[in-house]
Amino acid sequence: MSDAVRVRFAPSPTGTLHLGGARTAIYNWAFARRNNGAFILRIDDTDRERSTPENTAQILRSLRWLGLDWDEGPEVGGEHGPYFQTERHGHYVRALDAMRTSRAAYPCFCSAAELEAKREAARANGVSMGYDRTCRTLDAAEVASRLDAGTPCVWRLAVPLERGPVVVEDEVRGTLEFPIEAMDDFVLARSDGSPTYNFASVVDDAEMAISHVIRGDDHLTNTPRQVLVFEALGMAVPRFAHLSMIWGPDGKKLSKRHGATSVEAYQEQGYLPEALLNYLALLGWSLDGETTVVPPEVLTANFSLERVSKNPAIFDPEKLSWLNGTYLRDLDPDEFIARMLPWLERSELAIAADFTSRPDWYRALVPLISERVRHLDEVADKVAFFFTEPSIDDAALSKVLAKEGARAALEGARAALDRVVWNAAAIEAALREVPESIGAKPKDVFQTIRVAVSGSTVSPPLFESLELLGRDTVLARIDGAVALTER
RNA sequence: GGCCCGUUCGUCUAGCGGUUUAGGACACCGCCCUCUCAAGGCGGAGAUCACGGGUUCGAAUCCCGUACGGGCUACCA
Repeated sequence: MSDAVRVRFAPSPTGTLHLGGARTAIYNWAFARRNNGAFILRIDDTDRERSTPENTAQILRSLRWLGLDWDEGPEVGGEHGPYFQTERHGHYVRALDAMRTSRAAYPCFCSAAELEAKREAARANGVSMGYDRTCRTLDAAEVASRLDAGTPCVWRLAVPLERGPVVVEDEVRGTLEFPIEAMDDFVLARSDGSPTYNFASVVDDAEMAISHVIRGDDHLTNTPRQVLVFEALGMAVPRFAHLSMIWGPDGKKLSKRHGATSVEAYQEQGYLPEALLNYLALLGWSLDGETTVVPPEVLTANFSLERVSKNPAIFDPEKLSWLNGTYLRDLDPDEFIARMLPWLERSELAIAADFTSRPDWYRALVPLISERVRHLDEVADKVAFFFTEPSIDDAALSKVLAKEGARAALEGARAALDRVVWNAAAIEAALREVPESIGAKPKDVFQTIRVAVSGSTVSPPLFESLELLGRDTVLARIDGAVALTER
């Protein structure tokens, strides 16, 4: 089937997976799933200096964490491997040979210094800065002798000047037209024989039968160059779709200054993968303009390049947080617990989570906490007082416990709670009678109890919290707080 | 410099020539709910659709120009 959809995500392991790359991966993946196609992962590690196995491993981890799966690539194999460019050298050599014999590629003996000088001169004269094609017109004998002598050279594409403009029907930008005169005889293979990005990428996309190249906007002007290589190789030209960039909140390139840029960092801050996936998917694509919560399965069922936006988007951490909160709230209790427990154990408080010994207690805790957090890393702090004796913060002390009726409120509460049936409803009923008996406002009484028990003026709902804490703990904490009140 | 791309509320976007007094979401403000904080409900403010010309009975939507922003112009990807 030549019309089978085959797309690829081809990161360079020169760094971690960042937000922009993740979105590109997500779009490719969603497009493949939507069209019953194949999603291929290829590691473009031709830059040996900056590529590392650690980065590769981290990229794979982040992709998996996001919930993406690939049909071909590292860890899963496939018919078109290998999927690391550094392992595909032979393919590039053969492709270059073919282009040498067809004279689509020619050797260039200009030194780096010479090229730099030419660029300088061009810049100074205000002329186009592309390579001046000196070596393209060397006579055959000259070329042969230099090659035989082993003179270092790179191989350049002989741009077919007579071809006419390169027209690309981009799936998101529409018709793009590039004048052939503006096209440079760019380098295909370096003097050490290694392929450049624009060459390796084309050879691989061709051999891996990629049907749609969906990638970042920064590659837009590489497209006509690559089209020329596909044609020189006699291979079918894939469809292209270029995604606009993601910018930081200040409208500048997304960088560390704007906070986390790597997917891993969001994982560490307690974001849910489905929320990040959802947010990123909506940064440049929309289901209908109305829907903001788009779970993975809805994405893969509906994604289309037609609805991808042409303009760059600014990353908004606020909206991501909000979305994360909605996903957190939608989790069913057991799922919430599963995601929450690691965060309790690894928190500063090193809370000893004992889920297996009291699962129902945890299930009751979930609703108290899930609608009050936006990230999992906030959970430990919020639930700490259920697990350890809280220290009462200064503000709560002065604003609540030091107040006049505090002692009476606590003593009233203690008496009311002493013999009540221990469930939230009964606790509430009992405590609601305290204010009147001591001539205080309900709010003040409840707030005093809250501080005594949780150590803070802000906590999950009081009566439910008391129930979960247990009578002994609650009474002990109230007694402890009484000692702190003014006599 | 050359080539290419983009421009709708602060932000993400809907809109694909008339149904638009430009819709939704985040953020913001107010009210309700309420034991705090949230969550939720209701309401509000917020966009002369970058600007200027056309085309058309009619333009955010089509065309041209300008401005601003961005990308590429490497033996990086």
